[in-house]
Amino acid sequence: MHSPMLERNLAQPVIRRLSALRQLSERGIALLQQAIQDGLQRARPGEDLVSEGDPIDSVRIILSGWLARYKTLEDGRRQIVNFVLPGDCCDACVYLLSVMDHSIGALTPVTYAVIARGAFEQLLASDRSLAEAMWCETMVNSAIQREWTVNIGRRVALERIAHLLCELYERLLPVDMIEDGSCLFPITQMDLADATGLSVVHVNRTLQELRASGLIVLRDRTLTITDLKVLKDTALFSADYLHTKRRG
Amino acid sequence: MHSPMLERNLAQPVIRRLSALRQLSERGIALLQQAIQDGLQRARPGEDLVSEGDPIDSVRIILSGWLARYKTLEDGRRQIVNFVLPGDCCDACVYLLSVMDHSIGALTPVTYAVIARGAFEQLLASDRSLAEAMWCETMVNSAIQREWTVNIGRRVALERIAHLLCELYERLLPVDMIEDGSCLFPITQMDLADATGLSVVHVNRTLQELRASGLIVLRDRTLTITDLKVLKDTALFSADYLHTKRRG
DNA sequence: TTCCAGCCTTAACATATTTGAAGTCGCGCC
DNA sequence: GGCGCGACTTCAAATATGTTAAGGCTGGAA
Repeated sequence: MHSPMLERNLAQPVIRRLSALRQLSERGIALLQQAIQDGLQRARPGEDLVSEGDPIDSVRIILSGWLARYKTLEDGRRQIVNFVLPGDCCDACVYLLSVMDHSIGALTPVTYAVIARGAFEQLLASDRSLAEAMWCETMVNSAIQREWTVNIGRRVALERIAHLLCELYERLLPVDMIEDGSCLFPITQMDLADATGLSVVHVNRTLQELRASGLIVLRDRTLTITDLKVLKDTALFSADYLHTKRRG
Repeated sequence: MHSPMLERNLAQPVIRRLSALRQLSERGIALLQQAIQDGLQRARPGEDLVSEGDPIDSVRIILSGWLARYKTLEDGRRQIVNFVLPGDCCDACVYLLSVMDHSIGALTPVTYAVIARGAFEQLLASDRSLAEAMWCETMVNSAIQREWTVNIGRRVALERIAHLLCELYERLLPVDMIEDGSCLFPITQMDLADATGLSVVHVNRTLQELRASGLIVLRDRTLTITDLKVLKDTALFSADYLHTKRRG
């Protein structure tokens, strides 16, 4: 028999994440924990959890680690279309479609839970608060995707990277992964480039600029946002699109 | 009493659109037609159907005309994040969120139907095929949004515009708005610029290039794709992300 | 008819960003 | 203990795209 305490800890990020969108019932939380416990898995950095073209028959819930949703063009150009963070669900609803149109790859070691389509449908059917929270998360992901389009389409490099950092900061907050304005930041500059539609060289230049302005410290896989207010201003960042019910 | 024939015609694009995703039941179609008939409205070019910041309390279904979803930065820069075509639903599911994070504006005269939240929920609850088709459409919109991120992030101007044209072509096909490879194309070059993240001047340059290559004819608000195969090749276009069940 | 506004087009010029190449640093592996 | 690899950094040169400005066309309003 597993330690219930351990399992609760594992599910913690998901519960926090979903709770930021909808109040979850005790029963829903219990069911979710059970489902997670039943489907635990691990992945190594570089490994794809799902690949473009795969049939969709299950849902994944991320418990720890960072991942990227991405698409690749025939000639190798890659675009990361979103990051997936602890507590996020991969495609809770995409199972309405039959085939994945993008891949999801681990950027770090990852622990996650797989829930088969049937079990997942049952889960949602048995607790309304859970279902709503999941749908809601899916809608927020769409909103994030829209904002990325704006970010890449209309912001210049400096604003663009600043904006991405602000977003990640705001998304890590509710899952308790920010400490004193600092967080683990396991993303390489190449990932950053693929996420912002820039070249690695230019990402590097731009990060230097952000450092020089004293807005961030980024070193040893750790990001510290020194002046969040100014960073948000230079990014033209507004958190509204994250639709997060803020306590306050 | 309205002519039932007229109403059927009005709802035609929606039915076609949704049918491309899920087989609709007769009953579902009838309910949908009734709902549309009850909420008919019009908008003029330039008018916003919904604006960023608006509370969300109803759903809109587009019957005719073109619209754009867009966001505006404080300093006026605008990014169109998607086009909305006849048969599309505006945010069938966004009502899970409380506030709009973007605006939807008419590019041409538009006819559409408004369905209040309550009536819409009832509609979905009363016919499963309808509900699934709507959810499905929402998921496809997410997929489109991802592809736009890739498009703007990783394709160069020529590919980018070619890709957008291919997408619009493929989306107009199921709603029967393509005739001999031609369609009405009411989008200004400025709209095109805001949709692709380019400047108007560069869009113009690039369109000239596409014309010179003999791939398209664009004149008098009419677009003709002369060589779809080559256009798709230059765009690195694959229709998979549209998740359209093709007859064939 | 004239005027005006919106849209398209072109040119010359400015610049943000990319490309290619090379050097450094740290780290795991043989 | 050296070697190789991945990530970061920097430079200089090339180029895609943006900016500013101006002219022409069309269609509607007066």
